[in-house]
This record gives sequence, structure tokens and C-alpha cells, in this order.
Amino acid sequence: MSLNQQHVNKLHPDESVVNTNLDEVFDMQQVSINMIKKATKKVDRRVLRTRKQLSQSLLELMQQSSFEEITIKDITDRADMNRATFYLHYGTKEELLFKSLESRFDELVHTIETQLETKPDEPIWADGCYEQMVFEHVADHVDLYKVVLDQNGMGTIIHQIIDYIAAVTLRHTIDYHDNQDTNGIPLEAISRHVAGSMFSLIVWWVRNDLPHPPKEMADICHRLINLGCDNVFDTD
Amino acid sequence: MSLNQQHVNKLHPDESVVNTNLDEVFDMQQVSINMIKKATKKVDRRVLRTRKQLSQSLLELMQQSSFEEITIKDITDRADMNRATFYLHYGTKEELLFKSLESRFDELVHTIETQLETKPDEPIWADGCYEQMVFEHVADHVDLYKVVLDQNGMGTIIHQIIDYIAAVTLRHTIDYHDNQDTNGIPLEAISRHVAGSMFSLIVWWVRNDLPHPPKEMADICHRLINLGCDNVFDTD
DNA sequence: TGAGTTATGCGACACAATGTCGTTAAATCA
DNA sequence: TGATTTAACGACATTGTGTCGCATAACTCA
Repeated sequence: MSLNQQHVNKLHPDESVVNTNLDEVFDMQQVSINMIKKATKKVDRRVLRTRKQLSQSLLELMQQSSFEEITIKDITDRADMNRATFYLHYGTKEELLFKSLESRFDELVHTIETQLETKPDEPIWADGCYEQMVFEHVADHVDLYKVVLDQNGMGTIIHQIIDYIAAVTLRHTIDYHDNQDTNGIPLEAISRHVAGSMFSLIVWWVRNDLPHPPKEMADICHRLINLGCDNVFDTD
Repeated sequence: MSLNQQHVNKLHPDESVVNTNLDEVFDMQQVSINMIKKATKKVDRRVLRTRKQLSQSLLELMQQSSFEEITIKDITDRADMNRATFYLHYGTKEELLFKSLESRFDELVHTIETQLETKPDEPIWADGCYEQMVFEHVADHVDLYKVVLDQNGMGTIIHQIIDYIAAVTLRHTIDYHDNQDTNGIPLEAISRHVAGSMFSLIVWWVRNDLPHPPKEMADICHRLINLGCDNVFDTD
């Protein structure tokens, strides 16, 4: 019976358990974000190559088929490798997908943060500059995000993406606003609000094939999140 | 090969195709929302009973196992019926799940709308009254939402839920603000913003086992969405 | 109520995907 | 170079899926 207990992949017991709880999601983020600064460990070239091929194959297949329809055999076939090899690296295709996305997110966050470090704090956060970088990043990788965000059945990913945005936002909110009073609103709620709104706007934007330029979307996003809906209607 | 083409369930060709595009999602909402006012058609009692049992069985199973782990056999076993019977009503378990949730959403929306009809427009939308009804609804069905929103791998559902909220919000925004100027911000973006933020806040709230009373969450939600983040920090 | 319709039960089937394994060959690292 | 690690290959048992025909029970409607 399939309800007994989680499947445990004996081939790589350290990272085999499928993510089902929040802790692991956050762990993954922390690790990933920190990874950026770490020197790349010495990994066997074959491993690197294999993982890159698997990642690319999945992404390519997702341009043609929906995620659930894609089997592990499909992925390994396209990558010209044996199906068993997949299991040497990943437990599920979901894991492969998020690991693939993760690196792109990390790059984006890293870019934003280093850019912001070189300038005074206040104006940049205030005028939607970082939102612009986000939307430009999405625009630069439309093909990918179109596939990831415009498809149903991408459950794990969606939660993980929102969690990711919320985690980064929370960190920045703490850094920037420090112990500022929030009138009883938890900082986590604020970061959730930002993450949810931004995610939802990005999905809408991507689904409709980027109907506005990134700068405009960034402005819309910034105004809605920071000034609120009332402001949008009030200033007429 | 599994990439050729969508699976078509020959048993019920009219609704057999799995939802993979946005149109169907919106269709579903429209139909569903309208359904409420329609008189319930004469449906064979056995059908009603079967569907109710399937729905309940799935929901119960989800309290114990994650959605992907649950098989159709598990569902029909618990409902004490034959596996083939499932396919007489639904094409996939995802379909069953969303149909189950759909009715609850419709009820909530219906409740809110009738309540609002009996009172003057302005103050109710303005002071977070409807948000409160939403969060109270979630609190009333914690067990269900805990399972649906706190699990990974619930892809289809998450997109559909956000779409649903956005659709309702858009309708209300159009009704209430009419042709009011929005400084170039599309109404759809506004509804997406509201839906994303609200969804994300609900997920956070549910995951953390409702750390604040519904009224407080409604207030937080209302302030963040309508007054924006800046306002939260500014008024100290 | 009884006749006709319809849903479900049951058992079976072919098929596809999964996770695992042992052995062999090849690539890589030091 | 030699030692180590990785991938290829083929195979296997297992599980879930979607479908079918037929018998029976439940329901509807007149």
C-alpha cells in the first residue's frame, strides 16, 4: 500500500527523501544562497556533465509537454544516458527541476545584492530598482519561466518559489527596517505579502507574454506592494 | 511514449481532458460560480452519493498522506467502491480535489456577496470586513486547508486557487471602481496583486497553525494590500 | 407499484513507469 | 600510470493506470 510510509531511495540516502515539510525547503534555500560564495568544490567532470545534461533535457522537454507527462525515461533518453543514472543524482524529477531553478534564483539574488551594496540604501529600495532587476531577469529567461509558471501541476515548485522569495524578502526587511515599529504586523507577514503579490504578478505577466516592459511592470509591482491599492485609485 | 499527446479518457469524452491551459481554469470558475444560483439538476442519488464519498475519502486520506502518495485505489478502497467507478466520475484525482474545493469557495463567495448586498458599499470594502469573512472561513475549515495549502506537490490546485481569487477580485474591482483611473495600472494586475498577497498570507497563517485570530489577520491583510508596506512602516 | 434505465461491483487485461541490482566498460583524478 | 569513481546496460519485481464486458443492484419515472 502506498500510504504506509515515505519512499526511501537507498542509492543516496543522504538526500533521497522527497521534500514534504517546510524545514527542508528553508534548509535548501539557506544552503543554496550560501553556496554562491563558496568556492566550487571539486566535482567529477562526468557528474557535472551528467547533471547539466539532465537539467537541460528536462527544461527542453517541458517546452513540449507538461511536467507530469514527462517521465524519467523521457529525460534520460533525451540526455542519451541510462535511466538508472538519473537515480544516482536525483530522487525525483521534481528535485531535478527545483535544483535547476535554484541556481538561477541564486544568481539573481546575488546580482541584486552586490549591486545594492555599491549604492546608498534608501533610494534604491524605494524607487523600484530591484523590482526592475527581477522583471528583467524573468524577461531574459522567458522560455524557462513561461514553462514553469504557466503550467498546472507544478505544485512543489510554486510553494518553493514563493517560499524562496519570502525568505529573501524577510532577510532584507530585517536588514533594512531593523527594529522599526510595524504596528503589530509581523515581519513574516510582510514578507509573505510581498512574495505572494510579486509571484502572482510575475505569473500573470509571463502568462500573457510580457504585455508590458520590465520597467513598467516593476513600477506597477512597486506601487501596488509599497503604496497599496488605495493609493492607485486615490491619486486620480 | 508519453509525450505524444494528451491522454483522452474514452469513458467521458466531454470532460476527460486534463486541464492544462488557462482557458479551462477560467471556464471552470465561471461555470462554478454561476452554478450556485441555478437550481440543482435532478441527478441520480447514487451519483451524488458516490461523488460525496469519493470527495470525503480523498480529504480524509490527505490528512494522513501527501497527495501524490494517494492512489485512486486508495480512494475507492476507503469509499468502499470499485476502482472503475472512480473513472465514471473523474479523470484524475486532481480533478476530484479541485471539484471538492470549488464548492467550498463558491459558498464563501456567495456568502460574502449576499452579505455585502444588504449594506452600503463603501465602508464594508474599506475596513477589511470581507477579508475577515475569508479568514474566518479558512479558520472554520483549518483541517482541510492545512492539508491543501501546507503540502508540497499540490501544483494544479495552487494555480487554480490563485486564479480563482483573482477572478473574483477582478469582478469586484470592476463593479466597485468602475472606470476610475488607475494611473496606467491594469485592473488585472491589481486583482493579481490582491490574489497573490492574500493567498500567500493565508498559506503562512495556515502553516503556522493560525497564530493570530481571523480578525487580526484580516486587518493585517487589509492594511498590507490596500495601504501598502510603506504605510506599515511610516506610521510609527 | 412495476418497467426501464443507469450506476456500480467484479474480475481481468495490457500497459507504462518506477526503483533497484549486479556486472562491465569507460572516464577521471592524483 | 594505476586506483577510483561513474555511467552503461539489461534485467527484474512491483505498482498504478485506464479500459472492458458482464452481472446485479439501485434508482427514476410514469
